[in-house]
Amino acid sequence: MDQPPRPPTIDDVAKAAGVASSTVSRAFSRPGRVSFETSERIHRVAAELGYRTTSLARALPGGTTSMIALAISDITNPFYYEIIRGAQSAASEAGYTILLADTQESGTHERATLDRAVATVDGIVLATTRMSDSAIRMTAKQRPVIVLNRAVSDVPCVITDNPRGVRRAVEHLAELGHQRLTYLAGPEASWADGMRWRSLRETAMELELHVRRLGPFPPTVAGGARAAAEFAAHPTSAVVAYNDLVAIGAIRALTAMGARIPRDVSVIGFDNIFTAELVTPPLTTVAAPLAAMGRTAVGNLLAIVRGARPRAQAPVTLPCRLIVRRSTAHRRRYRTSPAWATTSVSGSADSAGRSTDAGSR
Amino acid sequence: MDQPPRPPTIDDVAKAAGVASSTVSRAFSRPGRVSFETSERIHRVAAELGYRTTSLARALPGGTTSMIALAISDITNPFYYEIIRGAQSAASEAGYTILLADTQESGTHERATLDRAVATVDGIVLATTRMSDSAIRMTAKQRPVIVLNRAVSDVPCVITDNPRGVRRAVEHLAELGHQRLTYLAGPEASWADGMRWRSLRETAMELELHVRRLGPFPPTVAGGARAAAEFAAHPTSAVVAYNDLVAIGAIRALTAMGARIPRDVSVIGFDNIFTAELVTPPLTTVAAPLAAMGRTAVGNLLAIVRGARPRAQAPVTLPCRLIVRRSTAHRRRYRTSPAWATTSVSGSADSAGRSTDAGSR
DNA sequence: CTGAAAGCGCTAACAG
DNA sequence: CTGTTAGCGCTTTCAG
Repeated sequence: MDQPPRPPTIDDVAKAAGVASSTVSRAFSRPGRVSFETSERIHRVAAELGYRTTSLARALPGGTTSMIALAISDITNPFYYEIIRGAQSAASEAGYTILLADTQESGTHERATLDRAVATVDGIVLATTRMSDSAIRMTAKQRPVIVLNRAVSDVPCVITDNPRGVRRAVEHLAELGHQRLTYLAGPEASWADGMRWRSLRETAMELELHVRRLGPFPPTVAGGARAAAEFAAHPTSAVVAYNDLVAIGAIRALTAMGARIPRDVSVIGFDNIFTAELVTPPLTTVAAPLAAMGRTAVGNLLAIVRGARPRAQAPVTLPCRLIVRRSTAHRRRYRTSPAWATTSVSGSADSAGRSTDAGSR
Repeated sequence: MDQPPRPPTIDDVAKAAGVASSTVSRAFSRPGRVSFETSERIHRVAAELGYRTTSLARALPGGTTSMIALAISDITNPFYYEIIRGAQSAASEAGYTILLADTQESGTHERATLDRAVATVDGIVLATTRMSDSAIRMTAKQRPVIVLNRAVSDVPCVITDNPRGVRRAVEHLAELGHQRLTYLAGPEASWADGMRWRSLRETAMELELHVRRLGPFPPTVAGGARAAAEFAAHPTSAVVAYNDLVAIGAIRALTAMGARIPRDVSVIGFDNIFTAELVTPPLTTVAAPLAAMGRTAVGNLLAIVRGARPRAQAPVTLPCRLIVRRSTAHRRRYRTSPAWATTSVSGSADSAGRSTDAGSR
């Protein structure tokens, strides 16, 4: 009839070592404040008993848990892999644990998840949130928050330099002789999408290219396929997709329709996810420093958690770079509309217009 | 001079509502045990004050946190995406939160991570652990544990039917006329790897095929590339890779060497990760029910957490199925070794052989 | 340097 | 149904 094998408490150790529990506590947290001898003995006894500090109880008085939440919109999106990895390593280096919250591309679901997490964690990084700015600020009032991939005033943010990335992409396309671009848009709630589209328009204007927007589409391969279907009705020689997944989906669908990439249409994606270099053709893309983003976000968050004054002013901006692979190529001039396009009835007229245009350079 | 805006406690609510704190507690946890009127008032007051139960403190007495840990070997591996997703949804449906622990393919790192988590969570899912059986049983003694992708006696497990999957793969290859297979092995610490290799050998023997093993290799695209380099020295017409990543890496490397897949060598992977159908050629693979695995693991874990007797006997086995895509094809008969193989000196003679061969079909 | 005592926010066990 | 009284395991004053 042995007593239930509940884990030893600090009091058990204290008793066994013949000291007060407060001393044991000190021995574990403030190594200097206890005599070497005593400390030694306590640690020995503790080890024998198999004592382990209970992070939970420890958290109670101060209210700090050494956990931070990482909220992402869809764990199925490869975009997050490296981000999570970076966040994870930064967190664990600092002795923090990551609570993963998949918010499934839904603002309401996200709020609910966060509501639960908010009480448990010391801080939150909102990667690609779909919440409104005000909802974000609301949350930020309760806990330290860092927003990744989006700029929200009054809340510290980490973003990538979308305008520059877009510019690189457009310049690249322009150099290849493309004059009309189509943007395959991502989710409406996406800040990055707005950013990219705006930059795209501005840059295109500057470089005197024509640009059109299709969408919104889900930021997935399936979304890309849908985008391709719309695109095919009025194709252009170049496409900029909201992200790599959409780009890949579009390429697949286009290829299935008989188009050849990049010969018939050049495609550029964003993010440089793992899969981007594995597909055929390997994807030209605006690469984001994924791991660094996760790492930076967590780093800054922890700084705030530890009492640094959040510099909410200018978002931290990480550079991105264009990686040219094989999904982009010189524009070919068509006399007539491409064979693969779905230009049904009115399409042909249209395409005639376009081909004229193409020749009139 | 307002007091520090610390979140309202249960006592604040109690005072404001003019009841005892225990009543408030009851109003929140045991809805029936409090008069409708009182409950009503309490909830109203609580809402006004912005009161939220502190899961942490709540956890203290009973010691249960409504969190479960999901330990995975490498978050960068797409294999986990759907598993995490499945686990996440099962957990959140049950009101549990997931603590993600990336153990970075290292048994020791894994133990350390777990040691920290073990005190915080109500249960643990070990997906693809690299720990020893005894270490696992050790952990299982402290907390409810469910092992995913591995069978460990005395610990409840969820696995996929590797033998059957392997059999399907080998039969498929045999039907295509292949007689010699190469297995590209995964990490030595991987249970699945051992399982697959053993099944492969047995099935091959039964079907009178010849099979050889190369490796171990890291379970990544890079690992696959390395595997390909070794493989090229003595190629066979068919390859079974430890997982899709290795398969993809091998295909890429082989292609770079000039081999054509599946014409020159047929390749089969395992898992059916997201990327498998996106690469060229789309990968033939033994698909695991990823989401179901995550879901089942969490479901069973929670059952145990809630007091079910763990049925540690037979592991729960989930079916898998062969998905035939384009990376496998009929074997072509070589007279001599193929041109692309790294058989250096004799190499040139080979290519002649191969072209001859091509015509001799 | 060490001990005693007072909580952290909440729940459980008793009495009313 | 509701209030009172103990703690949960640890940290933190405040005195020695």
